[in-house]
Amino acid sequence: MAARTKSEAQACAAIEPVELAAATHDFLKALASPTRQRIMLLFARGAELSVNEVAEHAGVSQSAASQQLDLLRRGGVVTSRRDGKAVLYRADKQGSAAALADLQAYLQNCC
Amino acid sequence: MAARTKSEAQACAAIEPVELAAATHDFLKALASPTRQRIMLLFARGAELSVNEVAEHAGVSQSAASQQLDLLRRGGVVTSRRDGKAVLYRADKQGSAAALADLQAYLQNCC
DNA sequence: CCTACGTACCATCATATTAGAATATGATGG
DNA sequence: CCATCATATTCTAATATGATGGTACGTAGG
Repeated sequence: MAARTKSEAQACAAIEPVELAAATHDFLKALASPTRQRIMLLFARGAELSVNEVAEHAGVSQSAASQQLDLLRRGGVVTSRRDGKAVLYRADKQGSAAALADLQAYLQNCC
Repeated sequence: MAARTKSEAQACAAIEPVELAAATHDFLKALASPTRQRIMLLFARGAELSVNEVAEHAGVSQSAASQQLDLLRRGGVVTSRRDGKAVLYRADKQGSAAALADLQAYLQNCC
């Protein structure tokens, strides 16, 4: 969470030159997809699911699930841990909250 | 591999059929683009800009600016009004806040 | 060590998105 | 009306994204 100084937008905002953090861009990109939104719904109530389970329930192939979960993880929306052969994913409450806060700050500056 | 036991996920999704509203999806899509993020920064401090001004400052063609502004409008991030020949755009505080609230509610259900 | 299973990576294809050029629509002023 | 300016729309080419099958890597167990 760094306050990156980029002075180009400073003229516009007497406040901070708020550009969306790269992480927040990944967050937006992660959620701006129907498939990934569907996947996220599988993680309701703190459910933990393997890649195969996500693939089955979301109706995509195993490799697709793996890739989308990777995108979601980069977006800070899910976390993963290995459990034997399987890798279990679940929602990242903390990461989502952080991205949401950054987004909120961004909107306050340009809107 | 036809019938599958999806009891867990089904319970999650069935009880809380919380999908992101179409408007919120447009909102995410609108902001998940570097070009559009750059455009949004031009609207800091409630600035009102014509399509041509946006095109110049964002470094894109007039038609590109028009299209991106249309996307942003559909995402509820900007509003427009006609002023003579020109159409002036500016940030839509209310629309952004609404989308943000919806997003927050969504995240509370899946995260 | 070898095998089985789950996941991640790669190449490929289908689709969606983006930007620019040309054109249409709408508004103002003569 | 007509000319003109500003914006919107349509078409096309380039690029990005998403999904799949095949395959390699890593782990657990015989």
